[in-house]
Amino acid sequence: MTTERYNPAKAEPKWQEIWNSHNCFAASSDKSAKKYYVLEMFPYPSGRIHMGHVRNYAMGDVIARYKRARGFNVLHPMGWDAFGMPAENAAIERNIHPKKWTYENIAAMRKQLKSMGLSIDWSREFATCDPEYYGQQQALFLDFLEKGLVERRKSVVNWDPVDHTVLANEQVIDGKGWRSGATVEQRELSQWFLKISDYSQELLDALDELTGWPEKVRTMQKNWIGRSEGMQFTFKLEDAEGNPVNSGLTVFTTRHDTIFGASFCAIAADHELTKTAAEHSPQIANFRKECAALGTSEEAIEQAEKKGIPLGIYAIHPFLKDVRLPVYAANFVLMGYGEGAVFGCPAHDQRDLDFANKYGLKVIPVVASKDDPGSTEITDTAYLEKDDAQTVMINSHFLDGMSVPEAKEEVARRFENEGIGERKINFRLRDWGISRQRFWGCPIPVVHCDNCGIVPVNKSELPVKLPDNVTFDKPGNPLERHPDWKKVSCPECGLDATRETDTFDTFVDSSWYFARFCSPEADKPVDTAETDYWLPVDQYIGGIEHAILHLLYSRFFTRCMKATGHLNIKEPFANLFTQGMVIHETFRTKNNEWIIPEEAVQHDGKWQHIKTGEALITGNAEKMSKSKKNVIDPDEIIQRYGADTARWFMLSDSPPERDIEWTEAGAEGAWKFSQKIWRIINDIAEITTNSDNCANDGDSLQLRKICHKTTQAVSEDIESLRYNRAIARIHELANELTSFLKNKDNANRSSEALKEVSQMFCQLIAPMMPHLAEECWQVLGNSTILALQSWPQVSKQLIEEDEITIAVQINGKRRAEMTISKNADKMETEKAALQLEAITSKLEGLNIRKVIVVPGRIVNIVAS
RNA sequence: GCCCCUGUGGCGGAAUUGGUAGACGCGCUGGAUUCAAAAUCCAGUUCCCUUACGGGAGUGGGAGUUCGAUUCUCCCCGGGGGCACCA
Repeated sequence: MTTERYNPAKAEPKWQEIWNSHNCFAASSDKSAKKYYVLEMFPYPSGRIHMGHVRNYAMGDVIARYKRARGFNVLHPMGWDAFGMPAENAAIERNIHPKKWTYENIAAMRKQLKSMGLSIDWSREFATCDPEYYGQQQALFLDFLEKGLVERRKSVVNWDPVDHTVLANEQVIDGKGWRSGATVEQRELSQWFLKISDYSQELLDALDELTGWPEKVRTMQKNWIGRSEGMQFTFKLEDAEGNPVNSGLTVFTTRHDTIFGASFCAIAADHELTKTAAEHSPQIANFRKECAALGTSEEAIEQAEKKGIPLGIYAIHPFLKDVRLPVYAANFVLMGYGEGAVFGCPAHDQRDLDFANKYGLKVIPVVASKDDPGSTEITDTAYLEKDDAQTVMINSHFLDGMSVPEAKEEVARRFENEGIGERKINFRLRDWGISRQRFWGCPIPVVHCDNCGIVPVNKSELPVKLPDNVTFDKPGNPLERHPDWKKVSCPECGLDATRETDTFDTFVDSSWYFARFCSPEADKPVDTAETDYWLPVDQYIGGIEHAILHLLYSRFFTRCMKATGHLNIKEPFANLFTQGMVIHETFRTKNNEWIIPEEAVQHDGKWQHIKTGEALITGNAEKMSKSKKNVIDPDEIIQRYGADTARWFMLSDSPPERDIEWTEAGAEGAWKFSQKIWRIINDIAEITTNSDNCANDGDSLQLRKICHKTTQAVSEDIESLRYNRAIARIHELANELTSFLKNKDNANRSSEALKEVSQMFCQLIAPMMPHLAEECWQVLGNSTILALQSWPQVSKQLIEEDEITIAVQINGKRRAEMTISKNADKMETEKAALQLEAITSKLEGLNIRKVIVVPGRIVNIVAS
């Protein structure tokens, strides 16, 4: 064979150009066709794509190309999550306008993505920093505002002192800013909030119907929403002398069954009662300061001792008028959850027990084990069992003898009858603070007027555009100190007023972009005629790191858009797939300096530095990151091997939801396989023996059968995104083709069969290696574009075998196998099995006690 | 602490409803081709015993259900993730 090697550097740009000029991947406006919307999470334009992008977009592209071939009208768009702080950091560091930086990055990354040969409808591309996009986002906000979905309120916010901005709770990780890593401070500011907590129950309930989502993500969202069912009730209060204190103390609990085990109450340092008490007591005021200084960092909380200070007031037990519970301010009670107040039941709550032991408070066991109700002594470990089958109430007056659930019900009933409490459901989910004191974001379209207060900008004035002439020489928000940008006249009274200088959290931008892709040029946020057709997204693909924030916000936003008449759906993503990361080996020196893997060499089984010879420590394979110096640049890989090889490798071996390790050998293997395909197809193309041999006979028939079976399997695997399996199947078919071709004397070889199989083979690889597939398609004599062909038809006749091979076991161990008619019944199968020589010889001297026959599956002979 | 996922050769990983464990790929070993190499092709490759034929063990460990368990149940161990002074 003199076939030249396949050269992706030549072929890939050529086919990309052909696809482009034939407009192959534009979604059709014909709404009569069945639609399929596949979307990968859009990238942040950092400047260069990384391997994670390659994996993400390759995965989406496979399903897009497959569905297109299956006759679906496919929407597969691309855009840019383009607002955010790196652009501002670049502005500060390099004195370049964030807009310029961002659009330059977009241009660079667009080029890189295009070199991957993705089947994207580029005509729908937009960036969230395009005024045409964020102007519509401002319109949405005004609608939400009108509908009461937005609220402005003063609140203590997480303040990032390095980035000079407010952070959402979700953006605070271990008490530190998710971006800057700086310890977060608490500040009180007026902020805009989206009232996501109004939707807590709804967002929780609807998770059950999201059957196309990974269980894991649904669980994570469930935990995040954090529903807990309990009771809210109010204690009467009195001071040390027994004088009633006017305000009662309202607490929330999920363990009202343990009310007779209560021995104290604890309230937050920020609770009104604590504040009042602090006015008269320097010690309490001090305690409050101490708690504030502690910060919110998890580390601090974890290490902080359970501390409290008595407030000199007492709560009257709701059922025992002579029992007084001392009220403490305590550092472990959070103002942000429930009522910021709890009653302490030390016997059945570890934290309460620690507190009680420290301050010498009573420990009254009220729940005992049913099996052993006598042993109720509690010293250091609280008794937490609450299962109704295991527990019995003790020391609890009218509750004695009940199980925990019974006691809960009884207490709830009495509280309600006496009007001192009610059943209450609490959620952990907080409202979503969306104000950011940043420049490079979507301006919040309101005006502050001394006369009229807060006034929405008129829709006709949208978009409120970001100014171009800004400076970044000082920290803080350039909009704030811009000479005239914020000066406007009030839309209501016309007098001088100022614009809001805060911008939206960038998670707002990404909460509806999927809807905008349906009608990217509409002069309203979305064209409902389009979204009714395209939404929900049929397949959404992205990283698990967005399991909570982005995905929960998008679900909420979709509901808001429904409430304001923009959409008619509640759930944006019918099917979600969370792909694993691309990881790579790491090396570092004894001094913990990271070394790039290319500089590590193995010597006598030990790793050392290629130049210095210094011994190196091999770390785990980890997510590619600059700091760990284990980044592989997709550009380099595409230049060296081509996009098809990069795509193929990203889809091979590892299941898509799992992490995949980048290895040189793996890339090399994918490259070799692409060359192998090229050789096979060229070999086939060169065969000119116009044999009249029948394609329905002998080896040719066999080959066709295998090919059709493979097509069936690959189709199923692609549908369920099990790409690694699809690829294994394609390897098998390639091996079959190789051995078929090798047998030159094959008398039965039919050119008709070869043509059919080789064409189908091209079609099978096309979703993963689209360029090579086109090139092969052409070599086989086709003048059409493969990307526009429909998926090969599987012949039922060819995939159904008359005979099958099944195993024969003796006592559960495989001893033989036999080929038998597919339709053989129990009797026939048993008879055939017992006649096998391998079986009869093994059965000598044994008594057959039973023969299990599962027709079409297995025979198991039980003998002794 | 609570919740979830996961554990299969040297490695990545396959295995409808319980039905031939290790597909496919990488690596390794041997061979062919070559002056040599690259590339390619062929054969072998779970472990142990055996020249072979063959036999035994085997899916983190232990028990159970079953004719039959990687798959189902219980306990334990390892790895990963989520939530977390949440009342």
